[in-house]
Amino acid sequence: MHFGKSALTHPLNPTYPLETFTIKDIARELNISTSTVSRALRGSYEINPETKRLVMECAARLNYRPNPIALSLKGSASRAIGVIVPQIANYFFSQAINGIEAIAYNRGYHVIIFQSQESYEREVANVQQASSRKVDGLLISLSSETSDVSHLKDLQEKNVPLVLFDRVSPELEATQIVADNFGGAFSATEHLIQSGRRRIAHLTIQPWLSITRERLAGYRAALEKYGLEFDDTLVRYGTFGSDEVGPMVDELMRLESPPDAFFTASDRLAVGCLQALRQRQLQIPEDVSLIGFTNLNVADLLDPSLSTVVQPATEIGQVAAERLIDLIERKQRALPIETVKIPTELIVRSSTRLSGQQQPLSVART
Amino acid sequence: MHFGKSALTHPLNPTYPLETFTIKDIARELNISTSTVSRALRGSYEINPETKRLVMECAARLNYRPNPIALSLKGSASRAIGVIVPQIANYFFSQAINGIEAIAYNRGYHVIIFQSQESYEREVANVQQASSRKVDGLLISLSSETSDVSHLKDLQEKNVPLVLFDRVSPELEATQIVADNFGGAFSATEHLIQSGRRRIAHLTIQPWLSITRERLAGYRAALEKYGLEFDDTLVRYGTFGSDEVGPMVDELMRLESPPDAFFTASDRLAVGCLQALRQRQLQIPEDVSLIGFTNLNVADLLDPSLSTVVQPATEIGQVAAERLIDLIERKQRALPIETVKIPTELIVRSSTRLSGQQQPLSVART
DNA sequence: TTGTAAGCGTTATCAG
DNA sequence: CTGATAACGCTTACAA
Repeated sequence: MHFGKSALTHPLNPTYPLETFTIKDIARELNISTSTVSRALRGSYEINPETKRLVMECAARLNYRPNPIALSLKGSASRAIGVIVPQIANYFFSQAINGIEAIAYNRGYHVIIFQSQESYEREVANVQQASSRKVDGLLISLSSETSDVSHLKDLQEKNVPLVLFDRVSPELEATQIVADNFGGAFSATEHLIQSGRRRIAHLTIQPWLSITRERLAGYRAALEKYGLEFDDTLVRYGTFGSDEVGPMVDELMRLESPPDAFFTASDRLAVGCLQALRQRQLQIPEDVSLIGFTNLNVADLLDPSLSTVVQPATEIGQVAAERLIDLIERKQRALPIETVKIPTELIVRSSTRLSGQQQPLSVART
Repeated sequence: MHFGKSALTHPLNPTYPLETFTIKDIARELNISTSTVSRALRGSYEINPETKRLVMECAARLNYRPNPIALSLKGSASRAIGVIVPQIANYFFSQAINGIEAIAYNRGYHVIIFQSQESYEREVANVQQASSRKVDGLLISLSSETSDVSHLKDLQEKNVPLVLFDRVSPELEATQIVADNFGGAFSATEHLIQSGRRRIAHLTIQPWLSITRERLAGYRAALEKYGLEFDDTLVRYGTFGSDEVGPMVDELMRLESPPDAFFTASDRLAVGCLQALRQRQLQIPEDVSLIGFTNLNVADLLDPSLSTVVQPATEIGQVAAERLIDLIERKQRALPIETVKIPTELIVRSSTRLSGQQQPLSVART
């Protein structure tokens, strides 16, 4: 005689809520076939209401949970989305993931997270792994090393829905969600100019990133609007470690015609810059103005003399996740492929005006 | 006649690196059985070296990747570990995850991340989901609502290796990795006392969390060592929003005998406290001293007048992941169940001494 | 040394 | 309306 698992171990024992029951257990319990159970469970098709009731009742009693692994193997939805980011321990990305997870949870999806660690090679591996884990869709922010995006094109050929966010690529025909980097950089630069600054340095990250190009474009557009000449000695690119920002700022300040303002592309650059300027005994914003791109919650922690352009990290994650799940859930209809720009906010926390007159905290949304 | 997938689509076409080949494809290609391929691939068993070579070569050529879903279904290792944290968008946890992911990647594991959002209910759901996704092991930091840990005990009964970190529970017989919260709080408090402070307020989080209790104990131990009376009106618990810290500080400062120093349990509390004190026109550290528990990279961003006890977030994640994977990989041997304390660092960034004499930056490891 | 077949949990197809 | 059966990709007795 053969005993089923539940008979041998703990039949319906409520103290074992994590005991894994399968569709088979329900079938055996009710003396019906697994296919009937399956049909009853997914409410589909022609099924005797009474049978269905029995199955549902039994499933509830056993605390039955469909095995997502088996579902994925079967080829149907895994209800998991993959997220690939360069670094989790970067406030922008962790906030974005927070937004993604919130939306995913509400809509019944899991989030599997991968870090590319800014490595192209790891990113390719991540895409493969996500693919082989049968994610229903993928959200990605490109590593700084990535220029070739064929791994993502391949994914699209396999009909895996794809949405890019923040670090995007014009080479992909995919929905892309970004902050309004151009607008943010434009208003920051414009604000500095309107405060009387004329030599505005721009410290930024790797030049080939989409976000870098957009911010640079916004910076240039503002200069142009006010008839200021673009001087490329004032623009510095790089992956600055915390030790490298100081020397860079020093070098700029030793120029024949040194900057009277700094616009930086990250909170880390802003803080490095701030410290370097303070070491030179310069007052901010009296002697030199400073505005940095930052992430929402980090902005709270920063020095009150620092004005910032705040990136809507959580919102970018939310919008990206929403778009992705929309794509997943109605694959049939062609959804528009578009680049969505989420507005940034310029927060002026203390006067950056030369006049010296104290200005109240002001907020401008691009 | 039947054409295999690769024959129909793109036979060995190198422009399709994400084409999914299976063990069957290799078998068909080589006219051998799938079991032979399987054996060759996992190097096991008695197998003709030549066959093995052929299989390996073919697998490499097709860029074969075993389907992890099928592997998990089979019941063998999924090479994925689950991580449950209260909030990803919290610098401590995102750094810890960073450490976890680094170790996991090196040892060939994936990381599936869940957020409990500080909700007990969600935490229970997360554990179930992780379990049904067949993670090989689970890392968890408890939600602030969690007091009952039977969901984790259930998991242990299913022989899923479990390691807790940061927010742990004495009720579980499991490896637990924590910062040396007692030691950190002790040195911070001791430093304040040695600087001449006598009325040290302690702003902290929910009283039932392990980390809260340990820090409070360290605080009390330091008071006791120096013969100072413990005054519970100086200790405030809560989940302070950014608007609530100010009033709390104000309330304390209106006491008949107000505090002359603050020791806070988070960077957010520290910043809130700092701002509230400044609004009262108090100089730090001259009028009131302030030390906060912070996370490593956040510490860089903070105001230079703020001394901090730095939590080794990344290291906690790394150690936790290492322990978990050790547990997973040698299930047979009983590994010691222990609580590992990772040292914290007290960083004094500007003098907190009453003497007013400037003191160089100093670092003490607990 | 290799092949055959069963099975992991589920669903889809096809017969009753 | 319900029950067999095959299939998803892989491993593993067991048989040859």
